[in-house]
Amino acid sequence: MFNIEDIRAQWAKQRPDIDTAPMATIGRVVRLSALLCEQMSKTHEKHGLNSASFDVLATLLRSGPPYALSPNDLLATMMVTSGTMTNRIDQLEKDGLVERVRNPKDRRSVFVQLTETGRKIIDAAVTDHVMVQRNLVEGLSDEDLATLNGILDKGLAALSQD
Amino acid sequence: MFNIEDIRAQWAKQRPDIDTAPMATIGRVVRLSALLCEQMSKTHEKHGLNSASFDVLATLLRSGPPYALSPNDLLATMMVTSGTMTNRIDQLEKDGLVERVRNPKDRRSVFVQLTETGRKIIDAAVTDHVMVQRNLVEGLSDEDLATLNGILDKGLAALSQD
DNA sequence: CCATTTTATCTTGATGTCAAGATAACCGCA
DNA sequence: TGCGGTTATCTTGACATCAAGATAAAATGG
Repeated sequence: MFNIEDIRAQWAKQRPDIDTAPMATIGRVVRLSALLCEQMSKTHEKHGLNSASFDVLATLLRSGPPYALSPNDLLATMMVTSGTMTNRIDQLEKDGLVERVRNPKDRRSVFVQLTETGRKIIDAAVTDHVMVQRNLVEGLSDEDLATLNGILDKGLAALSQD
Repeated sequence: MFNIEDIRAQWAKQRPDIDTAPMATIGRVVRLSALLCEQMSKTHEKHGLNSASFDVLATLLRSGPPYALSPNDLLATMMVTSGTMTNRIDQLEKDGLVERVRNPKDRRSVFVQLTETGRKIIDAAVTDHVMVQRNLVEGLSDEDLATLNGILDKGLAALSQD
């Protein structure tokens, strides 16, 4: 519908002083990310999940048996606030996909554990999800992917320091 | 804190059947996008804006004099719903940065036009914004940026068809 | 010229998120 | 033992967004 080079052309006309080369690349990264998320989200919804709940369940699954992590562990890997995590867990618990299990060693904390239903659902959803991801990058060769990983890592390195 | 290769290693252990190569690249794109947006957002806030209002004002600015577009034009370029756009314009109007001007040719529609205050603010914010963008990509060479643009365009082409 | 369809914008109610703060339990050290 | 600081989780209120539908004006086409 509208592309980034058109936007650069507009800026060149209205604000010829500015350097739009960084914008050209950043714009592509942000746009591509949004489109990828939109597509992946459709898959999650097919399994009765949204992206947020998929993320929580997938994190539990890949942690391996007994599929239990604390809310604190979960929010640290997901870069969301504690209030957001409480809400996500509440929803998943209401749907019977996880349960809160008390931690006998520390009564402040709980474990969020996949139920059997939750494990089955996320197992299937992940299988579907990775197939969709394969399709989403099918326009790119293995070499493209490797090149992309390398350059993106350079960009990530500059931003992830802390 | 945690990186994408660690996540792949977890999956390799728990679900050795799945192909995580696409995930490795998609994960990097999405993560980098989030970090870039976070940084850019800080700049917007310095000018009393959020990312949403910056987007609207910048779109008006780059459209050139008379800095006026319809809500419909704006929401089309921004991929948000009409309700969201109504809300964004309401906020900006309340802050005196834009005003709604009736379209004499079509009484269903209005123009959203930058006020003089709004024009000054977005002009300064854009100047700042592009400098920040330059800093955000400073870890990448011009060649990296060009390579990245090329590969991202391939990915975008596959997803933007409609 | 009227009825129907389309277009442009706004309204409403639900949801997911955050920031800030509340609550409760744990820890270290006197 | 007990007190101050820290940690883990939850609560609250505000906000941006969306989907669905309401409203009003314009375009279409018999």
